[in-house]
This record gives sequence, structure tokens and C-alpha cells, in this order.
Amino acid sequence: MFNMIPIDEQIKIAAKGADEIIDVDDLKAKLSKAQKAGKPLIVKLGLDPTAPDIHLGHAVVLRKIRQLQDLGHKAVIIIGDFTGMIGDPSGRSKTRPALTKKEVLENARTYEEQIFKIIDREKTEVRFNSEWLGALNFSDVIGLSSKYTVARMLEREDFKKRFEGHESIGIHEFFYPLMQGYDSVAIKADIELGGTDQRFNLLMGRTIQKDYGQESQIALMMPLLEGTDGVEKMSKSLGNYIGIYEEPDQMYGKVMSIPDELMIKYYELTTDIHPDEIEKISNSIKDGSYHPRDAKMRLAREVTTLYHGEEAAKKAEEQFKAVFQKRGMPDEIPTFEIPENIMTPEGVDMTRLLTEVGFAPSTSQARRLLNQGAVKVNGEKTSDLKNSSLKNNDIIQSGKRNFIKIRL
RNA sequence: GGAGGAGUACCCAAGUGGCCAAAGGGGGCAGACUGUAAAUCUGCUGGCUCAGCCUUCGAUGGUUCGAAUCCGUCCUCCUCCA
Repeated sequence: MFNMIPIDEQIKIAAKGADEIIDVDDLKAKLSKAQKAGKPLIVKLGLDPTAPDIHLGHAVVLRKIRQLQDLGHKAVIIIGDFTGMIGDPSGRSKTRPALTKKEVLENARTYEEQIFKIIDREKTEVRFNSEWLGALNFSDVIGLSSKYTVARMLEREDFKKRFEGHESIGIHEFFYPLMQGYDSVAIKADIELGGTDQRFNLLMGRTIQKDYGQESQIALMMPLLEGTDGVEKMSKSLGNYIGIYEEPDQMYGKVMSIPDELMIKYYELTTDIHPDEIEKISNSIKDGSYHPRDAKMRLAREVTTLYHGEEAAKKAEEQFKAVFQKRGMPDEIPTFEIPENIMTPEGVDMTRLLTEVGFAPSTSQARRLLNQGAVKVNGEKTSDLKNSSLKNNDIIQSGKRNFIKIRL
């Protein structure tokens, strides 16, 4: 069952798009040992059970796992339920509410559904870290914590900054890296994946494993993917994310909204296009032979295809062209039945109509939209607060991308 | 246990008795332009029955003609000393 792919080729695949591998020589050694023994390597990925919506940022690491699985290796996904039940202290401004066992399990299930859209279910094992962390007693914990020093903890960038900036650091926060490191011991991880922000934690795993008499894992770090704003790392709370379950139209459009400078990075981290091909695209954009817009459209199509198939991606592209390039209308416009209560003697109450269909969160903002000329009826700008000339099947447009067909 | 500092709109942050629905920045939305929901420029950004009115500045109770601004109490966070 196990592959005979040359080690160098495996290294190449593992390294594709990676920011850093610690240490490449160790990885080589592990790979050849595994091949000789006919035993797959254990690839570890820890997931926080608080945010069950997977987006393209998470997908970067998951794709890498998939690539390693395709080489025959085995993934162990660790759901950080123990961590989740205590409440994650990182991002110190808000202490996250501790989750109940039930919530964690529910989140974990959603997670599983989603990750298997990318990784191979057959070669994956899902574990909860409460299984071993919950079993430790206090002296075990003391033992674990004695493996590391305060000075070394403070080498970590965020701790260091907070310490030097006289901001508080809870003692328990020191335990998070230790716990994550212990996870590696518990499952005997050979490789741990993570974003570059996980550097410290991944290295901790190496240290702790050695202390427990195991061979150190390889830390494989993937770059962080910026979100649609092009600046902040993609995250749900910042609202700059592209979820893998989003509608094709949404997904396509969101990819089109990333800044040009990010295109190549997206090609590298979110698609399965071969690096040589990406290189070619990059060069032809630079020398002017490939229009950046077209390059971005291809990117949007590739990404959408990965999650929705070619057919849907093509449709999303046509839709996009129709709506944004030709300033036209989408094919399918939802219909809205105008309720009695927004009719007035002077006609339809436009502000209420806009709030009712969700184009504006409040009457005041609906009013502003009308004042700014953002609202069109059948393509004609209108700023009337009350509209008496609306008919069945009129198209109301708010801004560039919100359409509704009305029924009286 | 003691001393001190802070809590302002979606976020950061000014404001220390009336000119404050509250500077500035970020974000968001809209308009123009375009190569796209990129970039750039401009406008808007508490709510409403909208040239007016109502509710906001951690909570609550006061002082005052009038408070985000002064006083009391409480809550939360932080720093230093122990």
C-alpha cells in the first residue's frame, strides 16, 4: 500500500509553498526511514474547536495535508477540546468563553464534515486532546512544565512584547504551548503542520518530544493567507474571509476583490496549479502580456472549481461578467413580495422596502442610500422616499450588487 | 493586602461644565473613474414619523439652568509595591 516515490520528489511536494521546514534534513531522514519500514509518517494538525467555519486560510494547511496523504502518509487531526473547554487566552483582549463538552462535540462534527472536503478521510484519524490532557494529574503537569524555562517562554514574540510592554500574562497561558507540545508526544507526531504564527508551538513540540524520549517532529510552516482586504490575515471575525462553503457566485466575487498584489500568493496557496505554471502566469503579468484582470478571473475560476466543480465555476464567471463588467443584472433575481404595511398613500415606502429586504440595516441608512443615488429602479436612479410608480416585476437595485424583483 | 491608572460610537483614539451625535484614523457603505467587488479620488457612517425630534460616552445615584466632562457608590480591566 505504501508508495515508492523518490524521497527527493516527496521533499519537493512537502516544501511546495511552505514558508519554512525545520529541519529539512530530519525530514529527509524520516521519509526514507518510513519508506524502508513501509510505514507512513504521522502528520499532525491541531484545530481549535471554537470556529467551525473553514475558510481558504485554513484550507492552505489542509491542502498541504492532502498532498502528504497522497504520498501515503497519515494525518492525525487533533481537536483541541481540552483547550476549548478552558477558554483560549491568546488574543488577550477578550477571554473566550469556555465551551461546554456538548458545544465542542458539535463543533468538532461540523469541522469533520468540512475538512473532509479537502483531506482524505481514509488516511485520517481524529482525536480529542482531552483524552490525554484530561488524564494528567497535578504532578504530571509540574513535570511537563519543568521541561521549559520562563526565559525561553519569553522568547516567544507575543509574550515578549506583552512582558516588555508591562501587559499581563496569565500563568496558564504558558501552558498552552506545553499542552500543544504534549499532544505531539501523545500521538507520536512525525510532522506537525501549522501557519507561521505557530512557529513557537511547533518548535515546542520538538523540544517536549525529546524530553519524553521521542524523535522530534518536523515543523512544517505554511505562510498565512491575507484575507480579501489584502492586509489582515484571513479570519472570520474580521469578515475578510472566503468560506469553503460559500455560494459559487460569492466565492468567485470575493476572490475577484482581493488586491492585485495578492494574486500570485493566492495562486500558490489556494489552488492546485503547478508551481511552474504559476511562475509562467506571474511572468506574463509582469511583462504585460497577461491582463491582471484576466489572471484574477482565472484564479477565481480555479478556486471556485475546487469547491463547487467546473460547471458552477463557469456559471459564476458568466454571472460576474454580466453584473460587473457589463453593469447588467444577474440571471436570477430573488423576488420580494411587498407587504401591505409598507404601502403609504403616497406610494411604496422606499426606506422600509430597503430595510425589509436587507439592503440597509436601518431607515436612516436606507435614506442615505437614496440620497447618495445608490438606488435604481429598472436602471433609473431614484431618490424618492415614497415611490408611487412601482409595478409588478420592477427591479430594485441598491449599490452595485444588490438586486430584488418586486411583486405588489 | 497597599498605591495608582483606565473604561468614549463597529475598532483605535481625542475631548475635562454649554459651541458635543461627540475631533482624527481604521473599517464599512455609496458615488466617480476603471481593468474587477483591485488602485485612486469624493461623500456618508447612532436612531426616528428627518430642515425637527429621541437615545448614546462602563453601571447607577447625585450636584447644576445645563454633564462624556464635577461628586458618591458599584462593576470590569491594567500597572506598581508586598
